[in-house]
Amino acid sequence: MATPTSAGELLQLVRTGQATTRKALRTRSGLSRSTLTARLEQLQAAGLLAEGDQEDSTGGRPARQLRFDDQHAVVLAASIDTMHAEAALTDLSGRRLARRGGALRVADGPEPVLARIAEWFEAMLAEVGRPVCGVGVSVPGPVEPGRARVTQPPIMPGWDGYPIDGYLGARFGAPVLVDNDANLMALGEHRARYPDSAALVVVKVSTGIGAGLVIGGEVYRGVDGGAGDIGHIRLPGHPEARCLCGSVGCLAAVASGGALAARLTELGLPTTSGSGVRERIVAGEPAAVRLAESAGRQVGEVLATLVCVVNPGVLVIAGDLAEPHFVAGVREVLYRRALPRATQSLRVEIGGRGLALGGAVAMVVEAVFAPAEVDRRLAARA
Amino acid sequence: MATPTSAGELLQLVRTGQATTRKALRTRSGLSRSTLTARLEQLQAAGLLAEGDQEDSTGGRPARQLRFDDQHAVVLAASIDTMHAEAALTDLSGRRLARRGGALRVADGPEPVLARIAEWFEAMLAEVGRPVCGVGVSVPGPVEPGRARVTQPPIMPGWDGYPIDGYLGARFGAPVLVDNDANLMALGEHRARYPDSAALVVVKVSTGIGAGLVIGGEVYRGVDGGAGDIGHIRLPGHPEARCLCGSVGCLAAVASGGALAARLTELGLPTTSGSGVRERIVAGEPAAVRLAESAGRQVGEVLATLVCVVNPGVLVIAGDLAEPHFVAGVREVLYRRALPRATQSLRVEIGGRGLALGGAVAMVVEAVFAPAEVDRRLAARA
DNA sequence: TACTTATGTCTTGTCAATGGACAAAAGTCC
DNA sequence: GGACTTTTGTCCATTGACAAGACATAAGTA
Repeated sequence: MATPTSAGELLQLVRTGQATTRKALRTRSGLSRSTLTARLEQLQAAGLLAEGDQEDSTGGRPARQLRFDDQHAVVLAASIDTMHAEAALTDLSGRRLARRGGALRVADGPEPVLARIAEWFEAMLAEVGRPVCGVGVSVPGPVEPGRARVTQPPIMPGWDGYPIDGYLGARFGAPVLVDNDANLMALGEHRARYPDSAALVVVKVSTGIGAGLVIGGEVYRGVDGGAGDIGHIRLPGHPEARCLCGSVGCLAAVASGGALAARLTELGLPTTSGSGVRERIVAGEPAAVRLAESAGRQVGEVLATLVCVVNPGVLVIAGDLAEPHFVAGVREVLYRRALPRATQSLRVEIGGRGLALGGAVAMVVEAVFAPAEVDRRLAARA
Repeated sequence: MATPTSAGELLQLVRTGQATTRKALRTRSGLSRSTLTARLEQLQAAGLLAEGDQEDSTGGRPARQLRFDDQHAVVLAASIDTMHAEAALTDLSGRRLARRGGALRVADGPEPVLARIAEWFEAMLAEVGRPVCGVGVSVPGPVEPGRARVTQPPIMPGWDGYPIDGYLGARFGAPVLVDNDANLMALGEHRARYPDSAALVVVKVSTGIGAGLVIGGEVYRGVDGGAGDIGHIRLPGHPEARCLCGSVGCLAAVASGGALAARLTELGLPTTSGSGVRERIVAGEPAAVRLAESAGRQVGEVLATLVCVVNPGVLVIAGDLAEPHFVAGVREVLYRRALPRATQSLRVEIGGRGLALGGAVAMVVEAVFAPAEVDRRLAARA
């Protein structure tokens, strides 16, 4: 946005907090007062913009703040994981107004899972009301770029090509956007905590392993939507590790939460899932801690290459295994294997929980309130 | 460019061959005939646009082609390699009108090297004449993003922070742009052969190893300009391989042309450089062939991760070792280690020679004829 | 109370671009 | 050769968006 001029672009500036007063908008846009007033009136009439508090005076009349009216519609977001799902109803700033969640097996196929999620959505809507402006869904598998469906997922039997947008769109009468969980975690982390980072990578290590990249502020997907899919890189020297994807020796088969659970079970410590592994590590179980550090080192080997190739400013470790022991293993190998230039200004951080939900909301809000889209809707109103 | 309207944007469409007749420009831009005519007149008056041949008739008067006037100025481009440099004088379409080249040790420092290159440039200008619109330089080391100087190069003693643009700009009175050789090879390959690829990676394997990424049509540099710097990732299990960068076990110390030359010398086959290694491989020397395949496999291990992370459409192997034996090694490991989804639509190709020069020309032409820049110059004329 | 700053609302003028109307150029088709 | 098509150029009135300025008002500080 060299010089933002359209109503949609102005709204974007307010929404992202880049300019919150009329004064700031004028200097930022170079528009004349008359034009700016007309634009803002349009936005207020459409219910997109509201007036806020006054700023502190700088000697004269204080500027009145403008804020994006984040209450005039809500977003439905769902995050589907292997054995569990979560749903939230948020306002347009991402604040959660209601949430639901529970055990839900993705392996049961799309219709039972989506039906349950739709129930949650409807219950939350009954609580809160207000019109829905969009639905965002995070899924633990590869998504065809630009389309709301999964393609050839290794762990989502029955979902291949299923029209998720058709199902939910018909029920909620709003656009439905779907993306991979790692991508949405990266988007969520970028928007929530590192909005200025030019390149950010989130690595999710739970039952599987996957990475999401945000480059130049947008999710980077690669030519086939496969970017960041590091979980099924085959490591040398692990011919015994069978992977859910049908292959052998995948990183996910060696160092994921699922793999560690199997290993712990072999050692006489029955564990079924990534979150179970996490509990054992947090409890200080020596075998679990040892395995976590070792898995961190193995993931670190792959991340060393990733960091040299992508040279991101932030590397976030998220998922069940995102805890200090695992991350220590990652850091150890990363700083040993990667170039100083790639690591000197790199921040390695532990991600929050519920990131994918936040990313799904951001995906929806940014699609629905993209400047071009807002301008189109304003034009249609008139 | 949603709807291109400015003169610069129209020129861009013509220059890149997206629209070559007035008719096509009208449908593409939505401008009225009067406006379009005015714009094109401006461009013709500035000498940027020329009329070309007629197209075949479709029943009535045939359309007259428009072409970018690629003869009204020239580009000076130089590609500096470890032991050798090349220079070319090209027209604005990249056609080479003159060239020079020869042995030139980058280790001698910036002034002797740049003085020699400037001599070549001046000799070529004396031959061809015409005004210079820009100078592009490819260097075998990291370049600070957006600035025409090298930072902390492992193999360019004396060049750290040297103002290359100052030296050459003063002599040729034109903007000077500098970038890393791998980046420019990627740009050159993209523009010359794969202009539609959304993500392309070039891996240069000569005396050193480096990769350049073109994502969304632009060189991707990462946050510190270090993206693609895979040559100094440390491989496990090579404590004996000392690298020029001062570290130990780097990929470049194990599998580069320089490393293979040293290995061949140990085996009683004296070889000094990457090009020497290439000669021995091409000559069919069994030890050289074996080493090339093995080095290809080692580079392939890193590239498997790269391909899974970036998911490019094209992977080009370039440099001295870009020949069938080495590439066979790369392919073997790549298809074994990387995900099918990342490799199924991936093309692995051998790059041409002189790619960096082409990339340097493209970098200059695109900077000088960027729409905004063209509009600025047209405004200044009036 | 005087001054400062932010904001709203007119009017007027400027400029770019559209949209016809008209005309000419350069082919094809019969 | 003559009728028809298609591309292109040119002129001009109209439109519409915006800037710029004048004036008014609101809401604070010194």
